[in-house]
Amino acid sequence: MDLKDPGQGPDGQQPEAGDWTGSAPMADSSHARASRPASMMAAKDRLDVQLLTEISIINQLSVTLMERTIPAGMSAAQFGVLSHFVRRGGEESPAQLASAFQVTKGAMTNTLQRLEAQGFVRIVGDATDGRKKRVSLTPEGARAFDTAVLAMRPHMEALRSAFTDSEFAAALPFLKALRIWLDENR
Amino acid sequence: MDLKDPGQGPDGQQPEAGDWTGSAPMADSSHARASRPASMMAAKDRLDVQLLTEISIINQLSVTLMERTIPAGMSAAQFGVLSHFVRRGGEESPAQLASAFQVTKGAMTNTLQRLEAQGFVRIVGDATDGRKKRVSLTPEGARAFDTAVLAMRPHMEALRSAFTDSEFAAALPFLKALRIWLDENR
DNA sequence: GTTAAATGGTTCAACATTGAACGAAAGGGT
DNA sequence: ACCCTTTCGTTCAATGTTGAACCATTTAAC
Repeated sequence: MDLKDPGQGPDGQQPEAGDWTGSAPMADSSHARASRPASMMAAKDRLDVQLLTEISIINQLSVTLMERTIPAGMSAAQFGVLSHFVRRGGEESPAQLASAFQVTKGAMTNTLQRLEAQGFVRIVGDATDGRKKRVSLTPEGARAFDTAVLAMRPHMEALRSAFTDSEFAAALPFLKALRIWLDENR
Repeated sequence: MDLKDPGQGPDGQQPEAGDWTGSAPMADSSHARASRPASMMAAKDRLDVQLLTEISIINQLSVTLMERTIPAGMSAAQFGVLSHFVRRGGEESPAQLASAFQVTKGAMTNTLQRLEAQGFVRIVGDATDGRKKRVSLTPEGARAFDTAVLAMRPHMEALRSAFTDSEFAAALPFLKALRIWLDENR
């Protein structure tokens, strides 16, 4: 079932995960090698690229794990919106939500329509601004969220006990800064 | 063309990113239709959740940025495979590639078929094992990769100059450990 | 006021990904 | 030889996302 390159040990040489960008140091090899293109500068495995690679894989793994655990019919995107409302309560417009989750308006429209179809959110027009809509959580939505959380609990607990709080805390500031930079420079 | 709603500072407050999981520290067992669902108290500082949220958004931003920059016709997934080969050279089976990038075999089949259609990889059956195939980079693929890298260079340089190498280096070990954990506990 | 630009939301085609089922080919007992 | 299991790659429906076009409404400019 494991699909990873063998590797082992969070420490030693690992999987090396598939990578993305980056220039090539110079993979010899018989095949395909065009001239030495301008692109291959920094040989040192570009850290930025490795980082984005890890992030891509972590995201894939966590979303997959999540959708396999969550009760049927709820996607990670839907769960995210419910969670958002459980935390902050109140009402928010679709555009605000799209911005918070960094997805397009179209994607958020889709997610909200599915949530509404299940009765998990209420969507009404904004009286003072004809363009806007106001989305809010329903009691059913809150209940669905609780059920989902319950189902995911074992996994989340395992995750939390695999690392320390301070490890999470230490990693966060940089990731936030990175997210903000990417957001501002797109 | 902006696709996401451009910034629009939502009433001050930094993005704060939408969040996902909420997870409960300890839920009740009954179905308590309750007013105070277990989920609410968790709201505190779920660091693990915040982290996964940041990672999700960073991934979305970086993939989007990448696909907007890369020459037409090449997806981030395709670029990733080309990069993998430019770096390591040689041949690899579809299953190996799927494992390296943590996608399903079906997804990799799709990516490889598109790459082959463009002439960027060569796919041949394995003589010694009838089930396998062997994928390798073509000169055209290497050239396409260089073109893509060139196009992305400004962005990548901006990213690297926005942070220090040691920042990337400091963040990596934890992310790798997290990836490995998720991989092993799925 | 009228007109132009910006904003909010929807819709649509194209694409990528998952999960499942499938068939082909090895490999391992017995 | 014969099953039984595993591995490899493909196909398919369902879903989610992007990017673009579109309309309605609001805001700004003049």
